[in-house]
Amino acid sequence: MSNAPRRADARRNRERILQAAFEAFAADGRLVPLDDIARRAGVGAGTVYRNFPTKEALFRAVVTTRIEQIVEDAEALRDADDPAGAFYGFFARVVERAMYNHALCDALADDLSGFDTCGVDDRFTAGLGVLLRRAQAAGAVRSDVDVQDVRALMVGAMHMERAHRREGRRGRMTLLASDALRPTTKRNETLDPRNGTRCEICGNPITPAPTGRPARYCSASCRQKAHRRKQAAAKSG
Amino acid sequence: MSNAPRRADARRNRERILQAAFEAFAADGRLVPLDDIARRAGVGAGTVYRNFPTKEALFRAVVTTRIEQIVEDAEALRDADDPAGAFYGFFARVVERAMYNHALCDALADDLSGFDTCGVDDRFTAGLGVLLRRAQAAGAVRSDVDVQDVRALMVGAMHMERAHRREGRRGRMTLLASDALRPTTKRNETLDPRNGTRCEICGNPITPAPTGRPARYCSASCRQKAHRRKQAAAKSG
Amino acid sequence: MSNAPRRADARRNRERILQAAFEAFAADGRLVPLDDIARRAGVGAGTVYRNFPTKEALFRAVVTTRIEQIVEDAEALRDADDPAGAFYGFFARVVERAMYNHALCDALADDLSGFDTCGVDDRFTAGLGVLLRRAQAAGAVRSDVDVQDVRALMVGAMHMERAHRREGRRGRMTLLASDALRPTTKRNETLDPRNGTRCEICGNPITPAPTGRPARYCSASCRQKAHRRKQAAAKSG
Amino acid sequence: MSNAPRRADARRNRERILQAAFEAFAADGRLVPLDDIARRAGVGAGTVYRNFPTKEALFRAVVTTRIEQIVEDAEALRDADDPAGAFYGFFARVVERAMYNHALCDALADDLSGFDTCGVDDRFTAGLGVLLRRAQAAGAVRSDVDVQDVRALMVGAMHMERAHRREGRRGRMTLLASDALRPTTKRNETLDPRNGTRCEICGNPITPAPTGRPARYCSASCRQKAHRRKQAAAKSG
DNA sequence: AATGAATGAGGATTCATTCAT
DNA sequence: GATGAATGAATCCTCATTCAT
Repeated sequence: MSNAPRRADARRNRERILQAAFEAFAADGRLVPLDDIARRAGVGAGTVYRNFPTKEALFRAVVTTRIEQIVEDAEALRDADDPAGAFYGFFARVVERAMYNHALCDALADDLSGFDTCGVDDRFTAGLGVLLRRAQAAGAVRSDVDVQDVRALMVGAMHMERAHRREGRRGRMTLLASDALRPTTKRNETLDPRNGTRCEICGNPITPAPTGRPARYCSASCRQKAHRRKQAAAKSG
Repeated sequence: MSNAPRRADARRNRERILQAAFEAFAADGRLVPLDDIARRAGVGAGTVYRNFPTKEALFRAVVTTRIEQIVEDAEALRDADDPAGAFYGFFARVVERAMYNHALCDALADDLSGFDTCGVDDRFTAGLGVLLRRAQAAGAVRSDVDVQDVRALMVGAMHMERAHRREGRRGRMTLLASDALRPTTKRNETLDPRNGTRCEICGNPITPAPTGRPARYCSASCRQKAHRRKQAAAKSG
Repeated sequence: MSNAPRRADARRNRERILQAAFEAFAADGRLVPLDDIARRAGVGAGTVYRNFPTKEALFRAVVTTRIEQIVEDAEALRDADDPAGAFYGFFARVVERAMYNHALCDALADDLSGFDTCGVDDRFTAGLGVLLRRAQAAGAVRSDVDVQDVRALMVGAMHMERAHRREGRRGRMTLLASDALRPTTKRNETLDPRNGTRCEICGNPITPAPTGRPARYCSASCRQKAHRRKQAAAKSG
Repeated sequence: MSNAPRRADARRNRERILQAAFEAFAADGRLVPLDDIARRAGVGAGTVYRNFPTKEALFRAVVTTRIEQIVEDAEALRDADDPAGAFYGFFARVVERAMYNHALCDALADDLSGFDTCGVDDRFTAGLGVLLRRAQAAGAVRSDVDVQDVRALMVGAMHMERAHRREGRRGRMTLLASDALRPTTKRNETLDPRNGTRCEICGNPITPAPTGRPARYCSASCRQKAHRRKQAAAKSG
């Protein structure tokens, strides 16, 4: 990126600011005082302003970075074998990432156009669109929704999760929201955990085997995805 | 209410403050400066404080009033002939009222307990619960969701509507969210307006007649409800 | 007084305001909001302003009233048989009345001249002066102090009492302050309660009798004074 | 102190704030608006808050600093040759410093415990206690008073001085208050300046010599102390 | 290039005083 | 005359942004 400073220590500072800002914005939204961010990053307030002209610009940079990761996720799934799993898994992961992250949530709800770090928004829409259309072609998603609908549904799901903190029900609202997208015949009646289990990744139902340890994921690929996802989460806080 | 002042001008002021606060909070959420509210109401800041001990108290009063109207709506539908229409219509109306109203939206998402204007939250939950259970008994709502799910879904729908401002699509996300609640066999595939139409009130599909002016509502009772709703909206701003 | 309104209810209001103000000022000093006083008096704020042009004026009126009572006390002692008892008893009573009364304390410390309720300050000084000179003539007070010294010493004693709240030591600092006024040979070495007792009223030492119930006051007249004082205290709160 | 900023200008500002606060609090007590202090210090309000988290904290810092100086004074006298002079001189100096200083006066009257700048209060009590006990052992202070009495008497003396502003009588009430502490036989009858003079430092009587310039201090050591005291006063404002 | 100090507008709240009812 | 509602200046404190070191 052109914004990256030449000197090594300056580059390091930029990273630390972004990281600190990410954490702070995630926890408290745009309201965190900039000084707090600077302190968490271990730099002076002035240094933040050297790197980002405005608090708002910092916010956008943070969010852009985050969405870029999401976009990469989407693009990696572009040719996945299982269009349904790819789509619903992506849906769930986006919600999971953003649901306790005020900043990201706002960003996905707002229009990101006007951001200087150009194109993330478009790339996000495009990536999601590919997954959506493939899933629709595979008959896994109803045909009367478009990519804007799905995006809005994601935003809604984030807020639902937040509005619904009940112990042990994390992800329940995401599943419910997904159901709005499934074609009639594919709908699960298994929201109630007593009625069966669903794959945490793609939301497909898991047929319980009569013997052996109960399956947690619907397939090997989903198990693998869950693993990678945990590692990523550990790293990015 | 016992809070109402005796003098006529004071009562008028109290109303103006509530009205101004309603508008301001609706537009910008809790963040609006109290001075702005006072100015919009055409009174001094002190007058606001005479009526409400705290900005937060004012916020709660505004929101409580609003929710009380909603609760009355719910309670009026308690014995409606058409449980499905009653439930989905109520769902849509709550979302409609709150979707551009940051204050109300926050209030429904948060827990309202702790509010001094006692019981609104509980009454809301209770009223919604009645509608939900009747609709479930009538087979119009899937049986694996409870009242907290529905409440969270409402909150989600409000945000979806906000995240999805496209001209002519108002209410689309509400319908989509509702679909998450319908049992498999009842699901509509008509979200796309080209594929058919649904009643704005209860969300039921409208079978287009080959002749005559296209129907907008599914029944006379829904037409009547829509009419009353418009009038109420006009009055309360 | 010329300030007294003609109508009976108005006069009653004036009294209630003065009483409420007395209590409020005594407890919290000049800082109490005027609205609080009005509420305690059971009248509107406007009524207070009808009677007293300013909060400050009300304060002065309250204090003046109070000091008038003290002045009457002094004037009643003008010809007392026991000049020493009269002086030291008066000293102790003034301190006792004012020590937890912020308002009165301030008033005695400040110069009251400039007050519209004319003459209290002068009358206080005059009354105290009489008692002082008679006690000096009787050899009970050192001759190198004047009335201003005594007044200042009273103010000091009030603050000492406040600064010295130890259980069971009420009045100790007043006695100590009095000692500064006694001529050398009359000084008590009995401040420590274990070393003997002193009359609560006039501060004279009480010679313990070998038999009978221990004496509390030095004379019948002091016992009587203490009695009257308790009754007065009960009435005025 | 660890609170001192590294940068020179910041340190200067901190000093100016403390100085301005000292003056303002001294003159008007805790009530001075913080903005006034800021203005007097020539800084913005924010700068004050950078240095002291609260107005109250600033007040405490000011007062603590002042009391620390006093404590040092007391500790320096711990082994003085002349216990009587040490005690009475210290007494007079504390009163002198605090008498027109509302802040310090309040602080000495209140309990300072709870202050974060730990121990000043205890150190003050301890230092005063040493001086008191030595003076008592030397027969210069009556034996029935304890350190709390003396502290309260100091507070009283400050208020007396304030209540007694007569030209040329500065310190008179302090001497009078001291007299309450002297054992009977040591009491001076020389409060009236016409009857003789007393050392400003230790309060001992000065026997006027028939010839030569009238003595102002009772001894060379007191003259020296007075000199040092003036210089210190000049420095600290 | 970094630091962290300074700024000062702005926001919530209080309260003496005035004034419509 | 009484009431209590309205006013708005004043006060404490916060925080985005600028700037001296």
